Amino acid sequence: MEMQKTYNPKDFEDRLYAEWMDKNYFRAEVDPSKIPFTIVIPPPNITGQLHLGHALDNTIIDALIRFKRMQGYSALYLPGCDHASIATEVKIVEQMKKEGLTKKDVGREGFLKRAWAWKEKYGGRIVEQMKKMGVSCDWSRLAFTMDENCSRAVREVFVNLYEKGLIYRGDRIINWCPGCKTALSDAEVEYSEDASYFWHLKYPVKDSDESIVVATTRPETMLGDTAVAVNPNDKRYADMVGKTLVLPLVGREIPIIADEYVDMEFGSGAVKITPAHDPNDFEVGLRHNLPVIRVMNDDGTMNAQAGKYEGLDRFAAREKIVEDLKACGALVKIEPHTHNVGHCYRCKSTVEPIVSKQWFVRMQPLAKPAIDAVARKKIKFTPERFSKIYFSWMEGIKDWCISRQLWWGHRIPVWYCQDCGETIVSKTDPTKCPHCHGTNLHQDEDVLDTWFSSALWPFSTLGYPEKTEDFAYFYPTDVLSCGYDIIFFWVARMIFSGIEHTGKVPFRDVLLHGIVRDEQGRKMSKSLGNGIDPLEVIDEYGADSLRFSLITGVAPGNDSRYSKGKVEASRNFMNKIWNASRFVLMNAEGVKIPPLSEIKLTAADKWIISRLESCIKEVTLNMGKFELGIAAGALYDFMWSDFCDWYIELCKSSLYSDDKDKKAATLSVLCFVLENALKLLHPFVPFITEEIYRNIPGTKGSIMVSDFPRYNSKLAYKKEAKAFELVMDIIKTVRNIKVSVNCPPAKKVKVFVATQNKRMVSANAGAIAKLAGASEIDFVENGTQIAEKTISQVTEGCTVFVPLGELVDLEKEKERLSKELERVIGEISRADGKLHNRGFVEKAPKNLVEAERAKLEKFIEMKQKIEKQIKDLD
RNA sequence: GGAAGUUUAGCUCAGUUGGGAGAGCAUCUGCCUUACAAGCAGGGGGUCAUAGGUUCGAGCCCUAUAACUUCCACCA
Repeated sequence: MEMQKTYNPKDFEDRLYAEWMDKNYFRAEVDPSKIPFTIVIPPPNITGQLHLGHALDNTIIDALIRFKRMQGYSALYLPGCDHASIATEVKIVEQMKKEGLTKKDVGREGFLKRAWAWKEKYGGRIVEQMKKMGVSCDWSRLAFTMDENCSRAVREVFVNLYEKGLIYRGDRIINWCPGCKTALSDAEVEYSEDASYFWHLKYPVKDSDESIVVATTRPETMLGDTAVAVNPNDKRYADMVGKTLVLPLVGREIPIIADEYVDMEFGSGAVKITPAHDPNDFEVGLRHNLPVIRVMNDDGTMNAQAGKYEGLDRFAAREKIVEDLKACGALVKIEPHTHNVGHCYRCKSTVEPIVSKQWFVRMQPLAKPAIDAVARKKIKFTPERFSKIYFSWMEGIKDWCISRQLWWGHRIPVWYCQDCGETIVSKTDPTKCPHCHGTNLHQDEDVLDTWFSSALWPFSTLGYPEKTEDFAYFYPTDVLSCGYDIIFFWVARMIFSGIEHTGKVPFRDVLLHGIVRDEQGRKMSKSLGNGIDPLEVIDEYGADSLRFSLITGVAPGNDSRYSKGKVEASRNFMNKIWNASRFVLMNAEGVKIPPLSEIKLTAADKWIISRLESCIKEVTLNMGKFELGIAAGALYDFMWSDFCDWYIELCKSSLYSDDKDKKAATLSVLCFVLENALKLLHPFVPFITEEIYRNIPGTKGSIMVSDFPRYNSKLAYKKEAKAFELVMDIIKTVRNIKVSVNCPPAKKVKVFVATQNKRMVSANAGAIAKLAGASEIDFVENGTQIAEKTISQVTEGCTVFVPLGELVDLEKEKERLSKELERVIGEISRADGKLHNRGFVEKAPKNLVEAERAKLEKFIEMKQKIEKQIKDLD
């Protein structure tokens, strides 16, 4: 085949992906003769397009899947999208706003129609983007959190939890987002420090001159105060407890109560209690049977209970109320104060704690087994440290508010009988009330938290609650890989859901990666405009370059920075692979290549095969440990340094010789190593490896369904590889000598070698001549005088002499030698010191002590030789 | 308030049970050597944040400290 001179991924990436699809290679079969290996995708939201975080998800998962598939597993990468209830709804509301429409205008049905259209458009776009990345997803199992299967699972789970008493409905303080006009779970609130004020207010005691001072950060809530609380042990207020206060502006009478919740040290020691607008106050209210007065509407404006402030936005009301309090003398002072304010994770509005009737999941009974599963290592976190974060969240977990006042999502499967008031919770839509048999039923208006369905993802996508073949075979899944930022939202909830509903942990390993930041280390965000579109990167550099750059040099759980430079480095590596392959294939053209088993291996052959085997070992080991960065790094080094810089160069003398058998034998090794290296690389860079693999003589079919290389100890050739390093040392030494005297590398020089292993050197004389630029190679005995003046350099196994005649700068050479002597003397004293250290000799492993002795001997020998060289120069 | 992470070459980062400090980029020198200038060969550059400790031996383990980052909780 004709290969282009440079790597051009556009020539083949799309074509190969289409072929893989065509041949159905991504399809994972239920095959009892194979072991299943399953990863479900962290489903991207259908709100928009993929970003680099998704690209990282996909690269990691696809690498693991391709690796396991090649190892013979029935590997399933299950793709899908999340309906992203709140996020999508926000987008659609925005979209409608541009048309001058509101949700009310289009109605629930019309709204959902738009939402589904949105889903078709963006869901499809996401699939196309993933295909561009080269991911080997089983598209025949493409899932969506609102498809039939997943929806059935949601109802099944909801009803089961309800029947077990683990789902309840009640009036509780929840986080209310006035922007999205819905309740949020605790996890959906983001806190940030905002500069604000402390307003100290004076509440007068009824029919008295006395008063009590309270401090608040939200003065507008005072309209809903139903008590003032003090600590029961607080002597200052002991005689005040039980008295009645008159709420300024409102005139309502409220009691002074005593409750342990109040901190005597903080503020004035007296707290205004607003049960409808503060979680702690709500608890206090329950204990003291206080009325709950809500003063705010769902959109953040004040309601009728706020009297003359009705209709004002909460922040405008705040200003007005402060003004009025000041006017009536109730405002004692204003203090600057920074405190944590909750914001909606979607629209960033300030979250308002509000009492509201919502559906909740009782968490305590679910959390316990979920904690045990991780504690007992049924689920392992990588990196391990994240299990601590998981534990602390799970242990302190509160009930989960799951109802959302939205339209896009799974509608809560609860109906209320309009005739008798019966609540019907059902997996299927009921037609009549089981209690009064009335048919006037009304379904709960709310939908479920998006994460309620995401929590079921590992089994809902496999058919649950039906006992499908897929579920039986692929569940539990094996690895769950996602960013550490969704441990609470997603990972934790999948764990307790999986255990509760399937009786099994949903996965055995949790592999967490960090966030991909921009070049300056900032988080990528829309507002900063520093986001990177993976498609643009792919368009410029190819999917393989992007994939390789995302995992190379990255450790699990650590954040990484994206930079063009990194992608370029990866692209250069692709180009290197491309050209090395091109070189091998060009030379192989028309040559009948014998199998490796039929040829006699040279020392260089054994060396590269040995290097390959240790690379196989390292890659396999590190893939198993999810250390993809290390595996990729090992491959980079092997491919570039060992294979390209050394072995291919070493082969040239044989490839360009007239000896056809020799050439064929060399090509056999080149093809063998290349083929295996490509297989090792394939999980990371699927396209380029596939494109080249097909052109290697002797390969059949696709690399993605070939066998992953297995370490073969018979091919390890440890001793032989070590022996061959003599040749490499000589080459490096000659190059060094040349550089040290400013001799152009191209200039051929005569080389003398003093060594024990003449056979090795003679056998590789051609290679040495080519790589070191030697005109001829002769042997000398150690200690014999060479007629010409020479520059010499001592290495571990030999001494190399190069006569350079008048080119030599004697003074410079002496300088170099004395520097070298200094280094060797340093090494001697280091080794000597170690060996004279009784502790080391007695306690260190024997092989290390032995190695140290051998080194010492070697260095002493080198020292003598260098001293002689210096003498010889005079 | 609690917890976690980071601190290694000019920059970005690896460093896998403790056993002679690494890569890429950048920089310097010399090379268009019939796969590759997206390249080849060679070089310079690091008190591994600081201070102690454990050990024969510490970038790695322990204890403090500092700076930066993140998560959780939250007293109005």
